Amino acid sequence: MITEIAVYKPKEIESKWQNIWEKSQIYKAIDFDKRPKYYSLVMFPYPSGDLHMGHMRVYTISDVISRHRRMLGFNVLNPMGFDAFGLPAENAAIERKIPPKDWTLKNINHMKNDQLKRMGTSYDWGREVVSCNPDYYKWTQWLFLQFYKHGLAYQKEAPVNWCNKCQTVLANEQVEDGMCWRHDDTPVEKKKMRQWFLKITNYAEELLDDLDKLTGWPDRVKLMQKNWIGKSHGAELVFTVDESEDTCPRLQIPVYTTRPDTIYGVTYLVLAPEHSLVSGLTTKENKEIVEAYIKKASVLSEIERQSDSREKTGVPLGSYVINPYTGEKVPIWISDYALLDYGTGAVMGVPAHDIRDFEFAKKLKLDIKQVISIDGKESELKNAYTDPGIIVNSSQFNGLNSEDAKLKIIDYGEKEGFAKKRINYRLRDWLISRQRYWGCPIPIIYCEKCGIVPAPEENLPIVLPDNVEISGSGGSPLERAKDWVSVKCPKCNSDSKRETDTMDTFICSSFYYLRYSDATNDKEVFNKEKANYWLPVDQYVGGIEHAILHLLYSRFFTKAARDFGLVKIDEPFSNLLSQGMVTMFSPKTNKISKMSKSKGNVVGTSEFFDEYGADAARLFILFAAPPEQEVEWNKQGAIGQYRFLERIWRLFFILKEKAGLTVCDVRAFHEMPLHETPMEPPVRELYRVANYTIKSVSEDISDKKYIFNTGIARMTELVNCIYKIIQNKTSFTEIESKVLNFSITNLLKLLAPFAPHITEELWGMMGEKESIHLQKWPSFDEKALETDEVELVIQMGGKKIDVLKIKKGLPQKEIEAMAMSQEKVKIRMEGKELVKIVVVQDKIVNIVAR
RNA sequence: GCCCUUGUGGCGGAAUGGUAGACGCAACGGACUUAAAAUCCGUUGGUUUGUAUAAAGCCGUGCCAGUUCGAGUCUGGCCAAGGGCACCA
Repeated sequence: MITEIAVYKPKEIESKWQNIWEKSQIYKAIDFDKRPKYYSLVMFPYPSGDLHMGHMRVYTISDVISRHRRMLGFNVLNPMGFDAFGLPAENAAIERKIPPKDWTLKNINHMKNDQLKRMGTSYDWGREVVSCNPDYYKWTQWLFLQFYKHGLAYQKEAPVNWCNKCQTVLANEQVEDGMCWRHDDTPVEKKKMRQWFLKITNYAEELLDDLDKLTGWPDRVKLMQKNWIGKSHGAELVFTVDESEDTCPRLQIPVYTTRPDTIYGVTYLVLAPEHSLVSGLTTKENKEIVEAYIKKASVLSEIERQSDSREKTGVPLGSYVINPYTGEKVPIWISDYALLDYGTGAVMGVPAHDIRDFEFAKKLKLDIKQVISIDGKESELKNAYTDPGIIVNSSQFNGLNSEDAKLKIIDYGEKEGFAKKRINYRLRDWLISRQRYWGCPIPIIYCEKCGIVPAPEENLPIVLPDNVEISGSGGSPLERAKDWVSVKCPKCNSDSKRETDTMDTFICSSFYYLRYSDATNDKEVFNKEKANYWLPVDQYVGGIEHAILHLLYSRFFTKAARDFGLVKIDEPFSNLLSQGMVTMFSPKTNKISKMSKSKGNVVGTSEFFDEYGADAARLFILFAAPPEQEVEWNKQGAIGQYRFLERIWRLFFILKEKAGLTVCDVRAFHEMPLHETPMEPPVRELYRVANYTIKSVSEDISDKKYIFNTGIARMTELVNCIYKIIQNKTSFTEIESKVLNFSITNLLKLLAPFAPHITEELWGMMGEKESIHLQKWPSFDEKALETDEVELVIQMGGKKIDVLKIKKGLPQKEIEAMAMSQEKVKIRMEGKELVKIVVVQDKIVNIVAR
C-alpha cells in the first residue's frame, strides 16, 4: 500500500528546494576555474511587471541547457539581469504618478523573487545587472565616450523617424512597415532634427563577412541580417550639368547604379527632394512647382511615402545633365522615390530596364529607350525588361551580353574619368538619441565657446535627476530639469548645458553580456582577463524578434569594444537558439495568437505553479514542440506532464516499499555495465531501454540538436517500461533490483535539468546528501543496446508485406531464402518472375518481381 | 513584387532514403470502487471484406510529375499558410 508520504505536492517541495539552492549557492560561476567554462545566456528581460507562460519558455530552455552543461562538468556562467530603462516606466509614471525608478525597481523585485526563482531557474544572482542603476549606466556612458573618441559617435542634422506616441525619434531598425515598433497603429513621421548617431556602417563589411563564422546560428537569422545590411555592387557614374543653360552653374551629379549596363538607356535623372543641389538647379520658371513639391513630400509620413499602391510623382527642375557616355542631354527631375540617404541621393532614370523608372516615365510621359533585349532586336516594351540580355543601342557595347557589359562599361568610364566601381550598403548609421527621461543620459556638454565637449570620464556617472516632471509631450523631459542641465564647461569653465536626450535602450543591452563577466567592477567596464575567460557566450537563447535589432547592435558593440582594446573576441555569441512564440486562442483576434496582455490571452504562472508545479509547466513547454517552433499553451497537456511526474513519484515509492529498494545501497551499480550478467528477457529489455534512454536523451539535449520534446518522450517510455516490469509483482530478485535501481537513478539524473525540483527531492530521499544538480551526467553501456533478435520487414516492390522476427546478423542468402519461403510472398509471386532482391542487413528485404 | 520557412490522425507532434503516426492530449473500453474521482491495463489514420470476439485487403504525410528496389524524407512544377525585406536605384 502506498503510504501518506507518497503524495506529490509540488508547491511544497519546489519552494523548499528553491530556498536551499539559494542558500547553498550551487549555481555560482567561478572566474578562472580549472573546469572548462560554459557561458549560457538568455536575453535579459524588460521588467514590465508580470511574467506569464509566454515568457517562461525562453528561461526554461536556457535553464535546461545550463543545468545539463553543469552536470557535464562545465564551469557554467548563467547570469540574469534586467533591461530596466524604457518607455513603459514613463507611461506608468504619467498614468499612475509613480516615479519610473520606483515602478521599475518594484517590478524587478517581483519578477526576480516571485517569478523567475519560482520557475526553478539556476542563475548566479551575484552577477545581476540592472541597466537603470548608476553603477551600470556609468559604463554605458563610458562606452559612449569611447565611441566618441574613436570617431564612431557623431551628430548630424537629418530627417529622422519620429513616433508621435513615444514622443521620440527611432532608429531605422525600430520602424516596422512604416509604423513604430511599439505602436503598430502609429505611422512614423519624418522630422528634421540634429541627433546623435553611432557609425555602425563602418562595420558593415565585417558584420556581413563574419556571419559566415557564426556556424552555430540559425540560417534564417543570418539571412535576415544579411538582407538588412544589404550589400550591393555597382558603380558611381558622374553626370555633368548642361552648361548651355545660364541659370545653372557647371555642376557634377554622381549617381549610384547597380546597372551600369543600362547607361545608354538613361532618359532623365532624378534627385531626392531633400537633395542639396535641388534649389541651385531649379530654373525660375519651375521654382514654384518645385517648392510646392518639396513641401508636399516633407509632410508625407513614411507609410504614405512607401506605399506601393501610390503612383509615382515628381516635377522637373528645368535644368539638364549630359550623359557622359552618350553626350545626350536629359532632364533633371525630383521625386520622392529617390531616397536622400541611399547611394548619392540621385538616380539615373532607365525606364526600359527598371520597374520604378518605367512607372515614373509612363506617368510623367518621359522617353523610354531600350538598350537590352533578349535576342538583340528591339521590341515594344509593355513593362520594364529587367533580366540580362544582349546590349543594343549602346554604341561600341552593342552585341555584348549585359552581364559582361557591366564591367566593360565601368572600365571605359574609369579611363575617361567619370565612373568608378562602388559598393553600397542598405544599412544606415544607428540613431541613438531619444527625447525621453527614463534612459541613460548622453554624457555630452554644449559650451558656447568650445562647442561639443564630452563629459570627463572621472565625472561619470552623470546621474539621472529625480523629480522630473514627465508629461509625455513637449520635448525631452530633462530639458525641464534646469539645475541638472546647467553645468560648467569642463574645458573653459563657462556656463554650459548638458545634452538632454537620453540613449536608445538598445545601447544598454549591447554590452550587458560582457558586463556579466565582471558585474561588480567599479573601476572598469569589466576586467579584460575575466571577459576573455568567459566570452564568447557559448549558448544564447532569445526571441526571433531580435534577429536584427539587438543581435546586430551587440555584434557591432563587440567589434568596437575589440577595437578599443577591451576584449579579444570578434563575435559575442557562438551559438544562438531562437525560440518560437507561446500562443493561445485570443478572444480579441479570434484566432491563435502570441500570448500577450494586449491580446487578452495570458496565462499567469503562479496559479498553475500553485496547483501543478513549475516542474510540470517546464516539462510541458519543452515537450509540446521543438524549441524553434511555436507552442500553443494547453492546460490539459500541461496536466499530462504533471501526471508523468506523479507517475514517477508513485513509482519511486512503490519500489521503495514493495521491493525495499534504497538506491544508495546499490550505488555501485549506477553506471556499472551489467550486460554480461544473466537476466530474464523482460529485465534484460528494461536494462536495454534504460541505456537507450540515456543515449537518446543525451543526444537530443546536446548542442547539435536541442530537441527536448523527443528527449522527454524517451523518458516517458522508460517509465512506461518500468511499470510493465513491476506489474503484478510483489518482490524482486537481486538482479531485478539492480536493474530497477539503475533505471530509476539514471532517470532522475536525466530528468534533473528538465524538472529540477522533483528530481532533487527524490534524490534526497534516496539518502543522497549532495544535490542531484551537482552529479555527473550519466553514461551508458554500449553493449547493453545490442539485441539478439531484430524485426525483418519483408517488402515486395517497396510495399510492406510482412514482418518477421529473426536472429540478428543472418547471412544475406539465408534472409533471401527465408523471405521467399513466406506464404504471403509465395502467393504474390504466382505467375511472376523474380527480378531482384534487395537486402538491408537486419532491417529489410525487398523482393522485386515482374 | 523579391527572399526564406512550413504543410503528417480529432489535436500538439515523432520518423540517419528502409515497418508512417513514437510520446502526449482528447475520446472510448476494461480492472479497482457501493459509486464517482484518481490510479493501473488496453483500444484509437481512413476504408472494404469477414467467422464482425482471431483475421485479411486496399488507400493514406497539401497537389502533380520525376529519381530510386524503396520517397513524409531527394529533384522539378503548382497550391496554401507563416515570416523577413520592400521605391535601397
